Amino acid sequence: MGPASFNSSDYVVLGMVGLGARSGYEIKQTVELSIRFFWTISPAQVYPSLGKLERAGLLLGRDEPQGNRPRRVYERTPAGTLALRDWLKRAEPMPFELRDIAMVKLFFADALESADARQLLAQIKSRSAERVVTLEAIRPGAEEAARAGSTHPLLTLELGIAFHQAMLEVCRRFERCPSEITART
Amino acid sequence: MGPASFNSSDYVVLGMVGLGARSGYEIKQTVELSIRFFWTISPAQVYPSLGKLERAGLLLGRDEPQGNRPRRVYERTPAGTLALRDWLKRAEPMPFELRDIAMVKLFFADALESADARQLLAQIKSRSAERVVTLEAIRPGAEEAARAGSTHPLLTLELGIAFHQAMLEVCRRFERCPSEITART
DNA sequence: GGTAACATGTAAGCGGTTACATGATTAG
DNA sequence: CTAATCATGTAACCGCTTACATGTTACC
Repeated sequence: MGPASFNSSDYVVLGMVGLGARSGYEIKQTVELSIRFFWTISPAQVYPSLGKLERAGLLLGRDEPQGNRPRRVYERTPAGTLALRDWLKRAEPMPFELRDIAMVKLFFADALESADARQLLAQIKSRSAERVVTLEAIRPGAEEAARAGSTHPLLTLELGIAFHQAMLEVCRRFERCPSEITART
Repeated sequence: MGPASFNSSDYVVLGMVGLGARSGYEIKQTVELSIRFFWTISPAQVYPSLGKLERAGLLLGRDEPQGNRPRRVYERTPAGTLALRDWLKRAEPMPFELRDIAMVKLFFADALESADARQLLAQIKSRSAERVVTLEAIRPGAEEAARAGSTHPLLTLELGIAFHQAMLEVCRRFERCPSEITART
């Protein structure tokens, strides 16, 4: 076996442990509450990742059961912190790659009757509207963290809000007048 | 063997054949020029898809070599058109799911020295800037198609441009003043 | 006594990418 | 002559999701 190599999800786990998520369960939860907007991870990935990171010496785990309920908590080692920083600085291609069936369907929507096409657009609009609401709900926490010195979670949150709001505006404009859309700034 | 079932990429292929992309090669190219912003597909997917769709009677293929260069072209059958419309109308969950390593890194960037964090932000900014440029380059064609009655490709293009521009603005704001970001409308 | 949340994990399978393999044609 | 583009395909592999399996604890 060569030196262990890690993928992005492994680094996400490593990063989340540093932010206070101690068990696999907490890591999954924290991801849902913070970066879900641009990254997800399932339990089936988290636990193998934790094992891998521990074997590599980037995490230190110990059993800390709650009563009879088994539980293993982790902390990041100095080597783990270095490895995370190293990854964050590492130059690697980071293309923006979205895979969105809804947009694909919208692209082909000229093949539909206009009522169906309008319905599709309405779905995409409400999806973004809902997303804005959930993201706004997270904001107070992120703002507090920002005041305490961690500004980047708020920044990524703002990015998410801004871009769903931008999509909302385009949808509204098109709903009002499908042809006017060409007359853009 | 039960009835063939198709995934999203299969329907993308089916849709592109209807828009005039006749061979596997052309389909791949057309995807790059139109929906690449929210969907990609590789040759290793296109060719098996074409076979599957043909066996199911949704596409009709015939060999049309150019000289000695082998080439197989396809057209959509009426059944194929129905199947596409059916898929477009089908109610299915279409969550907005982005996977973006760059945003993940930005989220964790408080662990970096500020020079490195700023560099990361600059990368994300220029990535969106470049994307806006490439999308704007496609716009004239999409506008012409819109005038000819196909408005939805232009709509999805506008969505892409709008949301990268929104990201750009947030990045610029944060670059100017990282703390001011909380004082948003 | 039941439901929700806590907690950890495995197995199978899907969808997709990368790398490879092959060869023809066109433009410089 | 050589590089770019046209054109089609396969094999191996990776990352991730889904479904499953198991059991505990807290709350109503």
